[in-house]
Amino acid sequence: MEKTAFTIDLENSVGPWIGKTTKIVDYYLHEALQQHGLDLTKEQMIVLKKLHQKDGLNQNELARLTWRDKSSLARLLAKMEQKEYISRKKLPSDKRINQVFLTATGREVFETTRPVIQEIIGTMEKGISEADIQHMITILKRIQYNFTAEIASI
Amino acid sequence: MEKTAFTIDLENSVGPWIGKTTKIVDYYLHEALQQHGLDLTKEQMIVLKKLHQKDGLNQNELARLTWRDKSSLARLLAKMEQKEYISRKKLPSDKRINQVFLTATGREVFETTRPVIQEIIGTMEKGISEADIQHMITILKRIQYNFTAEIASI
DNA sequence: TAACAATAGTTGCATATGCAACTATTTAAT
DNA sequence: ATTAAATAGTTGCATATGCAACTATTGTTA
Repeated sequence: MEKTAFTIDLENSVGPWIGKTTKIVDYYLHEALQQHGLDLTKEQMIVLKKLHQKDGLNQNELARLTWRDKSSLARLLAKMEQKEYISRKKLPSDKRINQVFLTATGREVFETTRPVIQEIIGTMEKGISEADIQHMITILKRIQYNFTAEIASI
Repeated sequence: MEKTAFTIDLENSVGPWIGKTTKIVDYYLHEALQQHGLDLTKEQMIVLKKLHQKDGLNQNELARLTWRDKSSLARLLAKMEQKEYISRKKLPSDKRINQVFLTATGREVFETTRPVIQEIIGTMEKGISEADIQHMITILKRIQYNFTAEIASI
């Protein structure tokens, strides 16, 4: 009784289940953000979160840390700059580089977002033991490591 | 010692980790599809997979089963029809409904995709025990249930 | 120093996505 | 039977995304 090359049972592999679960969680996160009247996408939220952790990152670093193409990140920032959640300042010592900063508005929006995130996470983890959650995080880190040989941060 | 409303430690919640992991897996899946010369996105692959499981589904059902908006699915299908991976036939008994079928090409492409998926899943699951994988799937199902009160299929 | 390479960011083009408004068709209600 | 409601699918508009080609700036090398 061995696995052959032609009989992958996708229903018994993590791959599809992870993607599917993410899609569902994203759907309800989006809904929750709307319902709380937040003018913010999940992607913009991730950028706010990163900047909240470390303000003044440049676009290249932000793109890498959030696993986005630099062009995609640039356009995300353009939208966020328009809404005055962030600001970009050219580094005087290297005029190629844009440092990205949270504005007061951006900081405020991020704080408003906290309870929404908490609500979603609360729903997600309902009925799952703390041990199981930690175990799952360990496995997720291992999966990341299997591809990148490093633990990514978000 | 209790969790308060203001101290969610996101690094110790599954939410961000799942999303991040999915993003990384998607990135390498995309790369693998390219390298194997497959003219196919992950999203198109999921539709092929669904039709392979059950041919002749209509667009509404396909949209629901793949957790997509019907408009998004319609445009996915338009691209796939152009490449002749699928075909759409109006149901004679109800002319509103399009039945969607795999073409011979579509079936062939899906078969070519199998080993690529297997390769990615192999990389993902490296160093993770079968028991841990099954345990994780159980938890993922529970998370889905927490939102939808049903187990979604892909 | 002048030419070349590397780096940061932007832009064009293509795909994927959701929402709301729309058309066409079928079903229900009066 | 005519009108109203429901359903399936499409289209306009907006966001997010990656890749490749581009500009501008800095670093390297001959």
